[in-house]
Amino acid sequence: MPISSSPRASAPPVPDVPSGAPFNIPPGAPSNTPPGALPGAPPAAQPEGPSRRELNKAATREAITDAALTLLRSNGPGNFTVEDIADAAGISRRTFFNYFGSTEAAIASVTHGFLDNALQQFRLRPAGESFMESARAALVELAEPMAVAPIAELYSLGQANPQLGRSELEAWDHCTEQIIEAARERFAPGTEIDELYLRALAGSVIACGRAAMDLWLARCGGDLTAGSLATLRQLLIDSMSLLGSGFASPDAAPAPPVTPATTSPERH
Amino acid sequence: MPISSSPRASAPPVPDVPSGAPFNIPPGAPSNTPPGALPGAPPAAQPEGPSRRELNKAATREAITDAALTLLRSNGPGNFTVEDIADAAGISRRTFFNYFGSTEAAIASVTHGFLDNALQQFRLRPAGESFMESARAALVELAEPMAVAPIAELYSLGQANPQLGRSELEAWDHCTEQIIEAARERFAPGTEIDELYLRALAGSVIACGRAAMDLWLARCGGDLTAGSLATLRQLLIDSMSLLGSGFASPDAAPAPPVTPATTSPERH
DNA sequence: CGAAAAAGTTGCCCTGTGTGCAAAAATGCA
DNA sequence: TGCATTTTTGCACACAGGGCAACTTTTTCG
Repeated sequence: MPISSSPRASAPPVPDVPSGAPFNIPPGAPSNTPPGALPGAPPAAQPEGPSRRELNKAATREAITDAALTLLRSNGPGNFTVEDIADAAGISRRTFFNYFGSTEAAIASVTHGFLDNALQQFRLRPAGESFMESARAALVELAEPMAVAPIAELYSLGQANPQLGRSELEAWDHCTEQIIEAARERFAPGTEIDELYLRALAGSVIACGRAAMDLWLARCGGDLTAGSLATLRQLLIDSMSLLGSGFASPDAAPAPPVTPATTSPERH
Repeated sequence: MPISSSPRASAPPVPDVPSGAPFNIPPGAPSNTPPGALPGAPPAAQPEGPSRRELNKAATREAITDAALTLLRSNGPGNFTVEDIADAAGISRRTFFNYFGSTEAAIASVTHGFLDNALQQFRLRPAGESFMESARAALVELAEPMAVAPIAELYSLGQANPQLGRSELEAWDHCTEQIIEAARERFAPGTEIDELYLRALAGSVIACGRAAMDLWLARCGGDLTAGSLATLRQLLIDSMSLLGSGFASPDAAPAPPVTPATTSPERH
């Protein structure tokens, strides 16, 4: 029950908003008057933002993910039910399933948002840039506090919980598919590009990104201080360097402290 | 109810073996006499193979996976229940869950077996060989008819079924972890190896293997003729070449028809 | 404005999953 | 052969997920 312009018959006068209920639009506005327009006057039709329906859906969706995340933090993975989430979000259990097919799906939507953001960074890179450089830049963009914070948390939780871990694997895989799509559009607007090259490279880039995040979490445990994030950024850069150089040296050479050349010295 | 040396009280004299029931050990042998020993004589204790318990468990396990695979083929993914599998395997629903946590887990055990086999190939490579070459050899080993047959089928089914696809993602990820472990033992018996190098490379190798299989299935649709398998083998080799050369050329250069040099010409 | 239509929510009910528990059966061992 | 150990099984229970119809909210249209 996200937002009612006229309160539900059975609803108490003061609704008992449990925690993250989607009351981000102030109630009390008359029926179908868009916010900001005067009652009685014809709709201004200028601030044609998203409709009330869309706002409600977005708010409910967010209330669900917020509630799920809160419960995940407080109870730990696997120790709460869909009904708990629905109660905390102020909706019915049935409505939850109208939005997400499972608890994991609700939580994974956060990860999806994160990775979609990375993808957006990739798409925004200049057209002439090489795939590797674009990918590197997009990945480094992720090492920003507000972007990486929820992911670091989910990622470490996913290590412990199989269900959650599966959802995250799926999210990474989905991201790989998206990158393949983006790269296809970028580099071969009309021509036929080598599919193997595309898929192998995209998969490897994601694998390197995962490796960097794995290592970062193992070392810094999801710490979000500036130093820790610098480490993550460096790990991402280093892993891309390794990939770009064909994993040249199997020796245990520690990465140089400064950004190494992104193209291998003896080629290109 | 895998094997009864003395038939169950309620069991009919001629058991109604549904389909894949684990009657691979002939019944009728007296209680605890190992197969081959004469009744009444003390156990020979020479052919101390796996005990009856272990044989039964293995047989039941196989009966379950066989039944699950059969149902998967006949009904399609998601169109049968755990109870169906249990009935077909001749066990109770509850016993199924003693072996596998879900339908997908039962089916994924096949994929796990396949990937574990690949891993075994990797471990058996000579110690001096480079990671990349060992991985290439191990992957190519997979392009054998009897090895790849069940996987090709599951892989294409996994494309259509989300549940199944997730399980397979998990299997590949598990394989990645195993490769990391194997490589750590191989290349750094005592020393400290660069974790990033290890994880990024292992992940990339698996990603390239997946890319090759994706492409093969898209092109050949799981065809298992010699020509099709040669294509798969070539794709695996090519993807490893791309990885080994740092994905040097973004051009859509079709792979040469003959096996290219597995190490890039200007290095090593 | 007000009624009809469209979209969204909810309760009810049903099938199926996954697990704890204790009895019963199978197996191992002396 | 009798007892200890392991495995199977039935039963019960909590939860997942989804179809369906009634109901509420939002939009559309006369």
